[in-house]
Amino acid sequence: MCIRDRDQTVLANEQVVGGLCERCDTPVTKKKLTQWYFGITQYADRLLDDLNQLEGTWPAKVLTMQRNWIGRSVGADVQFVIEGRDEPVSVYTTRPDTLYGATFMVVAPDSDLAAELAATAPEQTQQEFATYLDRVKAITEIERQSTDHEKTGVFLNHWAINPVNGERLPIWAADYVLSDYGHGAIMAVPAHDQRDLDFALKFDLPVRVVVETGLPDPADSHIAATGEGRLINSGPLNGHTKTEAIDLIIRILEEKGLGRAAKNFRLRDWLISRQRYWGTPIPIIHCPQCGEVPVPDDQLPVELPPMSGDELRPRGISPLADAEDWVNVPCPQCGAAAKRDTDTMDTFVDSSWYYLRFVSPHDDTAIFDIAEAEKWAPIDQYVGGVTHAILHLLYSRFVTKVLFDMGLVTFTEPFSALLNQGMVLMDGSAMSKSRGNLVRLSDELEEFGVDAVRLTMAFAGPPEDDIDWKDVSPGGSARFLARAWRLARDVTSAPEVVWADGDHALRRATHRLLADVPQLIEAFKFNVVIARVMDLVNQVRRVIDSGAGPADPAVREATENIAIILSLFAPYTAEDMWRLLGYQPSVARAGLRKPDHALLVEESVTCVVQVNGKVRDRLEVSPQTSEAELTKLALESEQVQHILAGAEPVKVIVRAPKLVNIVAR
RNA sequence: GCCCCCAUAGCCCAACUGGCAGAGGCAGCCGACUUAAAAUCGGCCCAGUGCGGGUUCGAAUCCCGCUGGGGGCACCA
Repeated sequence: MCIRDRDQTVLANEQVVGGLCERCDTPVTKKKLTQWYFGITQYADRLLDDLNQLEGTWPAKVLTMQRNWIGRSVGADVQFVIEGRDEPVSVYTTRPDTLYGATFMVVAPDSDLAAELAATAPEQTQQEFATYLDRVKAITEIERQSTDHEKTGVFLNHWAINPVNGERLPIWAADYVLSDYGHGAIMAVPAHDQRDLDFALKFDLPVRVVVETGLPDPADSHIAATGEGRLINSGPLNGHTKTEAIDLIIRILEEKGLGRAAKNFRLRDWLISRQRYWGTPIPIIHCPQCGEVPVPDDQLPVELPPMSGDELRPRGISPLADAEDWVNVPCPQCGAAAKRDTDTMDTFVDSSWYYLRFVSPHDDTAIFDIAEAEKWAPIDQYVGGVTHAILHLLYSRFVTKVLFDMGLVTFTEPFSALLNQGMVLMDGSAMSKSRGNLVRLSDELEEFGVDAVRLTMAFAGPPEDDIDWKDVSPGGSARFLARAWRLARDVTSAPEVVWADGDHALRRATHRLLADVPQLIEAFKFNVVIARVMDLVNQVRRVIDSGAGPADPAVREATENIAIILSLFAPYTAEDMWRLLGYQPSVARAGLRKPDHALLVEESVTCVVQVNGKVRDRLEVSPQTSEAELTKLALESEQVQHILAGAEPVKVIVRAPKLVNIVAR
């Protein structure tokens, strides 16, 4: 829970970053509350496995972050009998092979089991436990998670029985075991787990090696032996490798009904209740007779009651509780006086499916129009900040899978491709609303114009990279745009000219650009597109000033295409160029022209001649020159003869028509 | 502590499946135009691809090991 004035609400696991509230950086506190959750953990396997479908189209970084966050681990549940308790206790372990090395058990201090065991312990133990529990609750999440948090704990005066060898294991409560992961209880194998070893050393508990790893005894080295090895001191497991022993012990435990293979996830269920006004009311009515009753479909959606001003201020309880007319409703089942749930849903619930609502925003009969969704979704290309890597993007994937299971969509992943755009930095620091803008965008726009500022951002580098504003030059962009604009001003030919009469070299350059632009755009290489346009602008300038002159048709052709391509980045400049060239608005509607393939055929190419990988000569040849011909020409080269100095070529590698490599000696 | 990504000119960045290291820009220098300056135009300078090995006819590109930077996870049994 975030307690600061601004938020005062409970949060989901994903919204707690390093023990701090994701929105306002306030340390979070824990509180026992009854809240609504979405069962995202039931989709954990699919959320993890389906990431493979996104390989290559999503940034590898985001895939890794989601995999880490879901955190699947495989191992076994093992049942331990507790002396004096009827029900055995399950523990989860990824190393069931080390079961013979267990020397104690640890339970989470805030678990029901710990409370139960403490309650049946001697008076002094009860006191120690109560004190310890208070202490654990008092420390913040940050302190608890700090890297070298000293191990703490209390002995509960109870014993568990190791199911495979009947040994009595003392049961401790310690906060390095979490109540909400696995079963909130572990078997401790100090020889082969660093955390257990640290605890055992601190409280003088036995350390027993059961895997021969060739490493020094952990009891002496204080380093747990987590590597591979053969099992020892482990009855039927002796002599087996770690992997074999894991399979074997699981089989033995299953046969005896003492355990089974199991897996666990780091992912927790999604807590969606929020004590805020702005959000979607949770459509549940609490009836004293019927309990929690869903609002009937024909009364959905539940709309917020009108409230304003101070009524909306967060106070740790939902503002909606004050809207009495709204809260008090008859139970849909029995008609008795009942109350609406006064919490609203996490707004991430809404953003998880907005992309589907957007295809039919005016449909008031359904969540969205299934046919429209079928037509438009999933999203081909999604662009967003990496900040949503495990919030929005995980929730949205989850909701999409739920909608798929409900038969509302036919796909299981909402975003086929993802691009994480970079940020604009100043001297290495992010500019943001909270930190304040280190460069005033308004000043930059005032000085250089919006076209130049946008062009600067597109030209600075690949879109996924951060840009440091100190490295870029909006002034340079403005100069370039003026330079391009002057071409349009200088063109003297009419739109009706015959392009085929134009300067051949310039025409070829123009059509090469036209051929390359579509794929560059699709690959998001906007910086390269702009560089190529700059190159063409330079060439046109040269033709105007010292070549065929401003009346040449190729000059017009090149300039028109420059305007069309530039309209992607600098629409105002491009429109004005278009007008100067004698057209009506809008260049944006002109469409990218198709290259004339006849102009793309190379008339001659430079063939590089290497000797032992070093360039020694260049040949101007026709693109159709055969390998044999190239070999002959290369060997005849004076340069090559000189370098070879009579040595016999061992091998000639030809990549016609661009390269010949002669291997000598 | 574990995992991932990146490293090319003074700076930002290019280089298709290994095949001529430079497309473009910034900064700098020189020149033209100008009474002068700005703007403009032309030209020039600049790295052998972080370091060390390996594979290959050939490596910025592939492999291994380092260094530096960035990011993710971090008592999850």
